[in-house]
Amino acid sequence: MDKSGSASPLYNIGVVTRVTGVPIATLHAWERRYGFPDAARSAGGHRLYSEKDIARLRWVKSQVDSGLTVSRAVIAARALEANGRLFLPNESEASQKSQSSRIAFPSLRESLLDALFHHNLPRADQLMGEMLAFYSPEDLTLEVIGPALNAIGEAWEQGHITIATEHLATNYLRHRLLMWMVTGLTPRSGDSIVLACAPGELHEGSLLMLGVLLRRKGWPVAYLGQNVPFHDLAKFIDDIHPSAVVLVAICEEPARALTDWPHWINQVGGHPIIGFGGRAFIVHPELQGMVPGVYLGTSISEGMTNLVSLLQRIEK
Amino acid sequence: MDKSGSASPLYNIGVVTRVTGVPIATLHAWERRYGFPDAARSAGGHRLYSEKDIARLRWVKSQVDSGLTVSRAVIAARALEANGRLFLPNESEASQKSQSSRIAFPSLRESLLDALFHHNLPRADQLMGEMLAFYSPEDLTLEVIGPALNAIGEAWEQGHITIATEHLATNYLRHRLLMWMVTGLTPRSGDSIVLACAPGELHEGSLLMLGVLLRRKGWPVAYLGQNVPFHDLAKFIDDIHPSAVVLVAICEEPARALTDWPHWINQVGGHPIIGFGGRAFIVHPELQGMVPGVYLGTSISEGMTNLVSLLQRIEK
DNA sequence: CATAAATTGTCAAGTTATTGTATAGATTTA
DNA sequence: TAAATCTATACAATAACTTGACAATTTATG
Repeated sequence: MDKSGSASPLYNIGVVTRVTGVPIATLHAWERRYGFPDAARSAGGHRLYSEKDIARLRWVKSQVDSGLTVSRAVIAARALEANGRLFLPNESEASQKSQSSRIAFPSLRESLLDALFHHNLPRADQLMGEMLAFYSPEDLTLEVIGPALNAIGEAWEQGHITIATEHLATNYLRHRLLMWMVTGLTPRSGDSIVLACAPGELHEGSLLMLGVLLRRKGWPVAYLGQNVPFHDLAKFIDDIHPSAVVLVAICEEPARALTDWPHWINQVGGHPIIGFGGRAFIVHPELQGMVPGVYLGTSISEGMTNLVSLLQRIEK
Repeated sequence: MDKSGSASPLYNIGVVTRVTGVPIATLHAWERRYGFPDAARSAGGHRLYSEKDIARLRWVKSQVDSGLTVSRAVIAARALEANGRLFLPNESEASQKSQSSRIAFPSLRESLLDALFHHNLPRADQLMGEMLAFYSPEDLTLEVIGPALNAIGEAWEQGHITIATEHLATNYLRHRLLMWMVTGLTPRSGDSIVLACAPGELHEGSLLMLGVLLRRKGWPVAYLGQNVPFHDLAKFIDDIHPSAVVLVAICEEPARALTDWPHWINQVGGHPIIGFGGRAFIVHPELQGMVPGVYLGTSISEGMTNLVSLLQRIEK
């Protein structure tokens, strides 16, 4: 595979247009006008982009798509980078095979899990870098991190890994998710969406993923995390008047506890949308009918679209 | 200094209309008539608004929407600002003063806590952005986030805030910490440092801060988080051969459990440094002598320097 | 109460800034 | 050799700027 031994990860401009959606002529112009992303050159003068360059481009393009000027987006990217506040993949040794085709999600997921289960964090970093060069955080959240978190849980339940390994892997993935949740400014002002686990529920992985997706779409999110008692939740809702509240239960007990929410929350002002979901309602579908409010569906992306369409209907 | 904070003029007028809902012509008129918000200009004369300008605009617009005239709202904003009651001074104003007149840590901490306790996340974001413009993540971790996490815990114990508010604030700060742990430079290669809470210990705040500090100094960290049983920890250590293991206990029970670690870990290979610390050993100093291994001290920065000097002695 | 004055949002015209894209001919890569 | 990429220049399409005007509304005044 690796013919010359010194394979630094460099992609030609054709790959980069396909992957980022930025036309070749525009890439030329950006480099001419802003010196961005200042790709390396081959012996014959052709541009060679690294994964870091691709990640930079993705970030700048996302800013431009949301209205920023190219020149300012480039300046912002440089400032954030100098500050260490913009996540960029490390330079890694990608083989030239990636030039022709994107790597498929399932194989990426497998490689990542393999690295984490063998406690090989540098390898995991490298894989994350490669993935970020080709896919958006949204895609990675849904297609790689979500399934990987599930697989980790299963591997532990079946005794394939110890709890220490489970902790390491779960924390690793959670850290990446959180990073994506925190970056960027909230473009929308207005009431937030409250995200909380059911009382007694300690699994917050899927709630976190929903948080990432909502944040990235520009919704203001108030993230409460695991095990939120109704009494306090009610007070909180009364305080900040959210547009929606999402309650998640993975285990059966917390899901049953959810049936009781109107007793606490119904009388608060503002009357937000109350939605719920989580694995408990897939394993025990009869619970769906027992909990008042809107059932958000069986997957995170489904929940996301349902929630967003409800919110948009209200806005009008 | 660094221009990436909220004071850096970054946003073109198109973004600002979309985000604030104030039409372009109105923005022009406000600047012409009231000199507000006096945005910076690009080389070509286009207006460039900072995040603070956007915040100013949002505030004024909210006042106008609730009946005030524009001119009065602008005057009010300026008055509040001069009092330091609405916005912090922006970078250009601040840098005109001497370096010594940076905003003091305690006041920043108070403002941040105030914003979080009032569920004002945009305000918290703004504060964090401004702090990052002046201080490094290391300083903020030790001087702002650490004390803030303690204060949050205390406020809850004394019934000043509900558990929902505690969750919101804790998660908010944890997310920032986690972000800093992931970003930044590549860790140097070599054996990692394992960070774990004692068995049964659920408070991971201080462990996380230690992780941030180590990681940002370039040490490779394997973060295991809360409640790690010795049995699994031993297997894990045997697997990855860390250079050091740090065990943290906040509560008394987990701290007592720590006395037992040699029974599990002594026979594993590599013989890493085993260090321990946490609030339990400050409240009950007699426990320090009962736990084998190196006591890392009474503060996070102390623990950090102790650990690093131990590791550097070994490296030679 | 009626009228004058001030305040405020919006529009139009003409100009400039910023950015995307097309073309042409030379060179590199596979 | 054919396809891909390079540089350089030109041009078109938005986006934004300034200035001046004007109508709707609010506020002050006789």
